[in-house]
Amino acid sequence: MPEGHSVHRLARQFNDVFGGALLAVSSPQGKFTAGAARVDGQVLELAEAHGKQLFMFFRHELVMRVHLGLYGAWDFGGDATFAGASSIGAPRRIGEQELAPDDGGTPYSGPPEPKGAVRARLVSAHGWADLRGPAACEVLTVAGAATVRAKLGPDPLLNRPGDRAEFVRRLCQSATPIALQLMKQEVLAGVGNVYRAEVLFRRGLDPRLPGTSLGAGEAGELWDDIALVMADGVSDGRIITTELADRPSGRGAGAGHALGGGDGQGDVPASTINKDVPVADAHYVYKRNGLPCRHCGTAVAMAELGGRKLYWCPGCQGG
DNA sequence: GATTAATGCTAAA
DNA sequence: TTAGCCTTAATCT
Repeated sequence: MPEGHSVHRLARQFNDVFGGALLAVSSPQGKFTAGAARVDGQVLELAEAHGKQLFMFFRHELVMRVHLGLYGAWDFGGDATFAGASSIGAPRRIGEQELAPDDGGTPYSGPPEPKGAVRARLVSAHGWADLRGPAACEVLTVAGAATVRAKLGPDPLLNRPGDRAEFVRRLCQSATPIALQLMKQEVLAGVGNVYRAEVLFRRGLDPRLPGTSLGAGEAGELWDDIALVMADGVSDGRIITTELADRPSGRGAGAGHALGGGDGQGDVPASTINKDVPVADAHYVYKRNGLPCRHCGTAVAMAELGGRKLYWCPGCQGG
């Protein structure tokens, strides 16, 4: 159950290990056989994330689009060029720890027998990637991929000019509660249930506030904070939203100063995972219902909204 | 050993 | 609005 930061890491990983490589594509499970045939034997030019969707552009102008959904996952394996390639997707652990690479020291000798329902398998000369349980996996034309992306809202990890203003415009335009809007991928692409809850807490915003009640300044600062914690998520490989001062353990760097002090796009290897911050210290409200708020001590509340669980502090975020 | 919930969306009804 | 995806970890009997 990745949020946008995981998919951006995935894109980096695909570029690292498969960029420019000729891929054999198949569907051991059989549900993607026709699509696999359209990209089989072609060269992967570029992998790019937009929100929670992954687009793989092949040299012959076809695009493989994957959405992991609730429990989709990719597994990787291969030779030394795959060292550090890990598993990204469905929860291996609370707190979205990605599975550490299991470099058992055995030399690479081709992909293993597919285990379970492998929807798609990509194989290069140096390694392989298996996809299971995706909500979406299809092959599109470049124009078709553009159509899909046009329906997505701005992604704070893409650093595109004008996106901040566009988010503010879309959020403030609707009277729908901001907690619901942050989950709408046409308003904001990449945020899921964890970032939604955490970011509303960090900004001290009542989840039930209608978008129309937010000032442009407030909405813009909300965007900035989302961009900050998600960039941290890219470099950390997990969602850590607490400030150093709010962690009982006192461990780890402060938010905004993630591993390597980078911007989440740079020199940190795609597979690096921040293990400094204990799971129990990583969030303010997500799955902390009944526990005391780290700021005011009020019991964190939980309620179902739009079919998903919402967590917030009634003390810090209003009623 | 069985059941449930999970960072989410798609497609059918 | 509901089923489905089809996995994993945590929580039950």
